[in-house]
Formats: sequence, C-alpha cells, structure tokens
Amino acid sequence: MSMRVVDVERVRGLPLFSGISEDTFSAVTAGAFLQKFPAGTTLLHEGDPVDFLYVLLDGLVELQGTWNDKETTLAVLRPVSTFIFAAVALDADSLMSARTVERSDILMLSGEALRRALQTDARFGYAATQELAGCYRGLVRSLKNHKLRGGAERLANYLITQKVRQGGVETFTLPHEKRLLASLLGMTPENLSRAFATLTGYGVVVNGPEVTIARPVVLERLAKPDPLIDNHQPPRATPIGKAERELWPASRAG
Amino acid sequence: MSMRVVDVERVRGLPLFSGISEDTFSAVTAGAFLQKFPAGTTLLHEGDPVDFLYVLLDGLVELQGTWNDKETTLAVLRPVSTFIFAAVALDADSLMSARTVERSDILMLSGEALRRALQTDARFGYAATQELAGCYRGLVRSLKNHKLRGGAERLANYLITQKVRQGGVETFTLPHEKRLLASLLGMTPENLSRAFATLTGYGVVVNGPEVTIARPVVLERLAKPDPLIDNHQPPRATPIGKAERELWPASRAG
DNA sequence: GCTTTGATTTGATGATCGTCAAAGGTGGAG
DNA sequence: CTCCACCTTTGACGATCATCAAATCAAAGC
Repeated sequence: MSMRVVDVERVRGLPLFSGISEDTFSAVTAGAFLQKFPAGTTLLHEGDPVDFLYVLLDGLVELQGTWNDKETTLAVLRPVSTFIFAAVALDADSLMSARTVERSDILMLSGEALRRALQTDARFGYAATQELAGCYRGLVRSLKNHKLRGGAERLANYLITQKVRQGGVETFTLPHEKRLLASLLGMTPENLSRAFATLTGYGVVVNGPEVTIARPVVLERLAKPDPLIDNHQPPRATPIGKAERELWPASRAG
Repeated sequence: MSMRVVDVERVRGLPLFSGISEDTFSAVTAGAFLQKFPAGTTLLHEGDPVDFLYVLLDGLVELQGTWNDKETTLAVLRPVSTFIFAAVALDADSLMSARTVERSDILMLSGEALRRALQTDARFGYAATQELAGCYRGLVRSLKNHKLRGGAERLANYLITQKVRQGGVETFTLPHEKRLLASLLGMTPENLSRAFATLTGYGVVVNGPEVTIARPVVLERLAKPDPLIDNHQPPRATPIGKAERELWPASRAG
C-alpha cells in the first residue's frame, strides 16, 4: 500500500512535483497509495467522478473515449506519466476511460489534497500550469494529425516518431498490439494492416512487432513530418513531463 | 492604445483574472494594449514564437492548423475569450495560427509579465490551472467528436449545440460562413452542403444562414448528443471561462 | 442598376475507409 | 504438447468522403 523509497523519488522527480516545497509534497502524498493492476483492468470509466490523480510508475495505460458503441484510443501512456489531471483540477467527471494494457504499478493521489495544494503553493500552481499546457499542446497536435492527414500518413509519422523515441535505430519494436495502434491512429485493424502494406512500397519492412525503416528518406517524403504536429523527442535519462516534451528543443529564456 | 474602463472590467471579470490580487492584475495589464483588427487579419502564424496572451473582447477569431498545403479550423472563438494561453505559459512556439473572421477588438498582454505573475500569485496560478484544464477538456471533446462520429453526425450535434447556446429557439442563425463551419467540422464545403441536405430528412430546414430544427426529437435520434462530447452550455449574463463551461451543470463541492 | 467576386449548391467520378467474411498465425491455458 | 482464443491478414463489397467541374446565388463595389 505505501510507496517504496525508490517510487517516492520517481514521483518527486516528476516535473509536476520537482519544484514544490517539502510541506506541499508530503501533504499531497500523505493519503496516497500505490497499487498494482493486472493487464486489462479498467481504472476509471468515462463519465465517472474523478477522486484521484493517477501516476503510472510501471506498465502501460490506454486512455479511451466511447460513443454510440464505438471506442477510440486517445492516448497510450508509458511511465512515468500522470493522467486525468485536468478532471482532477476541475473536480469534474472524466471524459475518458483509463485501462491498463499491461500489468501496471499506479500511484493514486487525493484530488482534494491536490486542489488544496494548488491554491496555497504558487510553485506547484506554476508547475501544474506547465503540465496542463503541455498536455493541451499534445492534444492540439493529435487533432491536427487526424484532421489533416490520411491513414497511411499518420502511420508513417507514427513509425518515424517511434524510431526517434527508441534511439534512432533502423529496426525497432512496436510498443503494443497493432489493434491498439489502429485505434490510436483512428482506423480499423484491417485498414492498419493495409496501411502497413502500402508502406512496404516506401521501404518499411514489417515482421510481426518488428519494424524496419530501410529507406528513411523515402518514407519521410511520404510522411512529411512537421515539428508543429509531431513531437520527435529523443529518450532521456530523467523522467520527462508533458511540459518539457513540448519545450524541446527550444531552450529559450525562461 | 489604452483600454477603456468598460474593457478593463470585462477583462477583470474573466475567470482567469477574477480571483487575483489587484497588484498582480495591474502588473499583468501594465504593458497591455488594445488593438482593433479588420476581418481576415492574421494575428499569429503557426510556428511563430508567442509573446502575448490574446484576449478577444469583440468580434470573431479562428484558430487554424496547417500541414502539406491543407488547412483546418481547430476552433472559432467569440468574446470574451483568451487564446494561445498554453503557448504563452510554456513560452513556446504557437501550434496554430490565429485569424480574425470579423472586425475584432483584441487585448494583448505581455507573456513575460504573465509568467512572472503565475509564479508569484498562487491564486492566479490556480485560476490558470482551471482555465487550461477547461481548454484541455474542450480538445478532448473535439478529438472524440472527430474520431467517433461521421460528418452528418458532427453537423447534427453542432446544430443542436448552437440551438442551445442561442437560447433553445426553434430557428437560429449560423454564427459565420458555412465554409468556415465545414473546416471546423473537418469536411469540405461540398460535403457540408450534402450533409445539410441529408439532415433535411430529419426535420432540418436551411435558408441561407437561418436554420430551423423542426423536429428536435428526430434530429437527436440521429445526433445522439452526449455530455461527454458535447457541451450544451446555455448562455449566461457574465462572461464565462473554459473552466466554468466544463463544470456545468456540475456544482459539485469545491 | 450592373458587374464582379466569391460563396454555395449540385453532379460526376475516384480515393479512402469501414464492414463482413474467412483464412492464417500466435501465444497462453490446461 | 495440444488446443483454443484472439490477433492479424487478405479479399470483396459498400459507405463515406474528396476532388473537379459547372451552375446558381448573394453581396459588395462601381
């Protein structure tokens, strides 16, 4: 139920918490608890009131939306990430469901305590603003991706982003099932399969979950990656927040 | 260049600024200036660094995204609204362009001053968190709308939302050109025209910019409006922020 | 009033995408 | 190891959507 020291440090290292006072941090983590969930567990249903901020420490989580018996994936999160912060900040009902894709370690922080902390600790409020601004921009990117690009283009850009995130290697592994990828990219599994087949003509070789981009230049001519849509953030040692991810490679005065 | 008293009060009344100290407010508005722009003016280009927070006091503004010589409308704003707050908070480049649709009065507040104020005034930081959380949830709604619904369904829900926003009257007026509406709904003007033709079979009568929903029950059976996608917020007297809009009709403890 | 410009509509056609069906393929349970 | 459930792929078909073209309409300017 309580956190290991190593987990406390990982949470403390999140940009959302890194600048805040020790008092605020202990107030926020006081009633927190760490829980392990098996794969396929629904943590939160769309429309439910949100009582906790979730922090994914290990595993893989999917955020999904539903309408008219159809489902779509809005995001796939990997550690270390917070999620449904916006609903927590507003004490509102969740607009999406959260579901574990793999066995996951998840920390749950009291929403009440967080909102109180936001109002008293200006540094925490500032960090929260940065985090939410980063999340907002991630969604702007996603919306542009879906409204401006076709299926094959979305897939091509996804593959290029994965390649960069995994260190720029020629061959990499898809981080989860293709079915989930199809839902994330806004298409059916059948069409994802056909989109992969199309990319074969652009130097993409697929072997189960293994993907090789044999001719990056050719693929990029199709994908036309754009820093205002795609966030080609290389991997880092320290955990990274939604804000930092947005600020790369900026390093402007701040 | 400087604001009229009535404009100061309108800005002060924004949820983003309503709770903050007088000192913070004057620090933020010190270097501000009010400007009038004709219709069709581009206020900010995609990819530009953002030096100001914009506040739309009068008129109509479109936020748009571009890729590969294609354009799409991400939002259409009416007074009183702030925009590109996320980019200002992060001191990052804008992910979208902003363009006046009608002649508009726009207040521009120094991004530098805002970021300073965010770090010193906890109440301002909290208000900013609420505002950004509301904006975030608006985008989640938009993404679900686009990924889960077809064109005719998006139009049907748009019309129902407009009807509610304009007081629930049977006949109302579209707030702008159909061309812009098509871009907002993610379709071509030709297909918007055909979608309107389709809705004729569901009791929708179109006369130029005038729309009549003759049989609301029939239209709703097609539209299937959902509070987790559509925000059916009725009009109010006081200006409303993105946060309040998200919290309706909640009124939960806070 | 007339003209001109651009918005809107309608039709035809092709591209993209979803659905249904069926055939491999894969990994886990027993 | 075998079997079973489910993921993935492929094909066929229909629905949706974009594009091109042309006609109609509306509004602003002369």
